[in-house]
This record gives sequence, structure tokens and C-alpha cells, in this order.
Amino acid sequence: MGRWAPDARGRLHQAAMELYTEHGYDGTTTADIAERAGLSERTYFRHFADKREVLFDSTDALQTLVLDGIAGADPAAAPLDAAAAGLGDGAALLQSFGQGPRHRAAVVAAHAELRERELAKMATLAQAVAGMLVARGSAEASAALTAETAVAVFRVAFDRWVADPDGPALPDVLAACFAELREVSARGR
Amino acid sequence: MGRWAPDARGRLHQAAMELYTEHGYDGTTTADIAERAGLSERTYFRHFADKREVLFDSTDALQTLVLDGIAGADPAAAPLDAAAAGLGDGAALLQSFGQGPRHRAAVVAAHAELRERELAKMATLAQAVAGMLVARGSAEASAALTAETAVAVFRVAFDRWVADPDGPALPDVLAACFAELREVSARGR
DNA sequence: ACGCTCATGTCAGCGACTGTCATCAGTAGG
DNA sequence: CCTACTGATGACAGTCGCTGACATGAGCGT
Repeated sequence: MGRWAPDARGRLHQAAMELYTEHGYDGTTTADIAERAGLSERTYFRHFADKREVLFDSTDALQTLVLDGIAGADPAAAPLDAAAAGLGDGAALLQSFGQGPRHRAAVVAAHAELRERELAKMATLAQAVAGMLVARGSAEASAALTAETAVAVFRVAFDRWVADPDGPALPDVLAACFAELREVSARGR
Repeated sequence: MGRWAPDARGRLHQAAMELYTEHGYDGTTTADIAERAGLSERTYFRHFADKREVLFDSTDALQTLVLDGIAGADPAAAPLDAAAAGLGDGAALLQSFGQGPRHRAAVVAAHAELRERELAKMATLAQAVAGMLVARGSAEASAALTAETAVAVFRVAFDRWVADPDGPALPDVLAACFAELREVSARGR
């Protein structure tokens, strides 16, 4: 047994989710979060860079999984297919958390600052995906376009999945969205 | 002649661009900006919601132009083509400002908070584009996918244009990116 | 027993942002 | 010409996000 209660980060995350849900993001101070977690406000900022970041701890794991999925994809697969495969792994991870991601998404959606941060995280993911595509042999420019497109599709799929709790599993929604992308972009000229 | 010097918003924008360029975003306080514009800090916050928003006044005009372009597109055109046309109008607007957008992009790129806000503005644009596509007859879900994809392509095109000052005009870069999207998404299966 | 580590607490302070009230040139109405 | 009203602004106090600096003390190796 350590000197301090274990998993301070986890307790802060838990406290933040509860308080943002109960009193809203604006109605919660970082001191409130720290207090519920049994820590000082200063310690909160040793674990998380700002008031928003406490909700985005899991995105690192998601990103790692997605990148691994791309790295493990068939080397002969087209870049967009490789990206889709990696994002499919990420979708499966989120699906495995049940309603958790939906609850978190509702909290994030409720405040502009949190939505902004989520977009920034997705942008980071897109950049990392592009990097993996380059590692697979894509040209830099083409990789960026493919990655940004793929991540945009992922976001749309996630939004659809959140909006329809009785619908298909996230990986299936994602696959459907990629199929739709091909249709949409094949039309015209 | 009014009681106050005219165009307070414009002066604040000018002052912010200068100061963010000279001393960086972190090295500039809102009080600094207000002082250079000949106003009080309190008045700054009457014109702009926060320290970031002062750089994003022009995105409203861009959005309006893009939406008008979509509204005026051939009703028979495919949704993605209509979105591309509207975004092409927006690209032409930015191109007409010469190096201005590149300078602004450099300032935005220099700080994470500004990049976040830019992403948020693009997300707003994507939502508005989706709305216009629905108004043209697209289904809600399909419109969201098309709009998010099209705006992602726009962002990639803008980044390429910024990175290559001696390259082709933005509308041409954008058209090339849309062509590339069709290639990329046609490959595989 | 000694010193080192390292997560934490405490405190002071800056800067972003807000609510509130006062000011006063211009303008409309009588 | 006086008066009331408007609307952009200034002044001031206060909250909160966030940071730097220093202190504390249990655990751990030596």
C-alpha cells in the first residue's frame, strides 16, 4: 500500500465526469473536481494540462490501437483501406465499452470548449494516421488527404452511432460509412 | 464624425495580428491588444467573445460565400459536386486576399488554442454545408458525410496551398484535391 | 540510520473573462 | 432649445483557470 490512494488520475476522471454531468462544465471548477477526488487543485494540474484534458485520457489508447491496426494491415491494401482497417479496430474498442462512450460523448457535446478539444484530438489522430500511411509507402500529400478523409468518416460514423443507441454496432456503422463514401465520391464526372 | 474612432473591431483585429506576430500568442495579453487599438480591455470583450475569436471574424464571410455557392449550384449536380463548387467560391475569396491568409495561417498554426478554434470553425462550416445539402434534397445522414468529407478536402487543399507559396492558385489546388479524393476512394474493392 | 525520491500540499500571483454602474456624444421628440 | 433616450465606451471589483516556488513526509535503497 502506497502512501496515497491509488489511481489519482482515474479518480479525477471519474469526479470530472460526475460533476460535468451533475452541474455542467461551467458549473464545475477544477477545485471541485480535485476535492471530490480527494486531492488539491494544484495536483489536478499535475495530472492534466487543463480543465478539458481530464476527459480525453482515453484518446491516447484509441490512437495507439488505430495505428497498430494500420501497421498490421495487408501491405498490399490501398491506403484508404488500411486506414479503414485501423479505424475499425478503434471502433471495436469503443464498442466494447458499451454505453460509456455515449455518456462521455453527451458530456462533451454539451460544451463548446470540450467539442473543440475533441476536434483537436481527431486532428492529431488524422496526422498520426497520415504518418503511418507514409510509413507504408504513401506519398506525404496523398497520405494527408487519405487520413483526413478517413478520420472524417470515422467522426461521422461515431456521431451516427451515438445518435442511434438501438442501431448496429460501431464497426458496422463505420463500414457502412466508408461504403457510402465510395458511392458519394464516385458520383458525378 | 462619431464620438469614437471608427471600426473598433477592425482596429482590434489589426492590433491582435501585429501583437501575436511580434510577441506570440502567449506573450500578448488582451489588455495589450485593447491598448494598441486605443480601447479598454473591457471593450475588447464586448467585440470578441475571447482572446482567440479576434482572428476569426472573417470566417463568417467565408461561410456565407460557400453556402451561397452551394445554393447557386446546378440543382442536378451531385451533392459532393455542389459542395465542391461552394468551397471553390470560398477558395477564390481567400486567393483574392493574396498573402493575407498565409500570414494569418502562420499565426494560427503557431498556437494550439488557435488551431483548435480553427478546427471548430471548420466543423461549423461543415455543419452549415450539410444543412445546405439537405435543403437541396440530400438525406440528413448522407449530407453530413458528404459535407464533412468535402470540408476535410478543403482543409487539406488550404494546407497544401499555404505550404507552397509558389504553387498553383487555391481554387486549382482544391480542384486537384477533389480529383484525388475520387481516385483514393475508388481504389480497392 | 541516512539520504533520496516523488507525489502531494500550500501559497502567492498573473491573466482571461464577467457583472455592474457611470459617462457622455449624438439623436429624436416636443 | 430643452429633454429624454440610445449606445459605445470606461472603470472597478470579483471569479476562476493555470503556474511557479517551496515545503512535507512516507517509502525505498544503501
